[in-house]
Amino acid sequence: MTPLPPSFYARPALVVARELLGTLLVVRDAQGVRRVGRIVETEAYIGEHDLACHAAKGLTARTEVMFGPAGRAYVYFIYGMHCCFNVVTDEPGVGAAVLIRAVEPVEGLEAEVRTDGPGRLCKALGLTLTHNRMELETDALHLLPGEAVAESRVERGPRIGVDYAGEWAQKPFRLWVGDSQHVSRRPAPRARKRP
DNA sequence: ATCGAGATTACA
DNA sequence: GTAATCTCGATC
Repeated sequence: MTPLPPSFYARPALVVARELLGTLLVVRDAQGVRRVGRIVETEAYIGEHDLACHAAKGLTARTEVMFGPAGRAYVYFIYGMHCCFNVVTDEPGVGAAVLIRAVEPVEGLEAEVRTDGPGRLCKALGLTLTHNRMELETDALHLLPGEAVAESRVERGPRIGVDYAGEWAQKPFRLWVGDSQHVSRRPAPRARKRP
């Protein structure tokens, strides 16, 4: 199977976030153990003007990779204990990326480990800061095409944890597979009609 | 050199 | 509801 090429990632983050649903994230560790998850939840961070995007801080040591060529990993450490994994999108000069928020276990994962949530999936797959800036076409780290996810299964809503971003917090840039059991959060359930 | 905040998670 | 815990980036 051929890894997704740089041209796949060199499109607007919202497009990539949609197309990533259903694809396979493949990580091989130093011992040669392969771990694979199917992506079921993503969030698009579309550029410097997007106040929820780390690139809104401008070009810094941390955000530099987001402004570089598409098809590389952007991994950051947060809250003193978790890593979050993103893929860089768009043309060089555009600080955009897609956060992977949840995968379904496919290979190499113990039955009890959870892969829903950006921190949990990094822990489960062994993704760390050492993967930051890596190209996504290596044996150690790449994505593979999966079964296409029909539009009828795609749901959208506001991104998680970005309330500080004003109007940008409301935009429906979070995408997930509606019938997946491995999505990190669901919209507040609608109140049932009174019996 | 120091300080505040954070694209989260686990547990009371 | 809140503690845990480290990196980055801004400020002094």
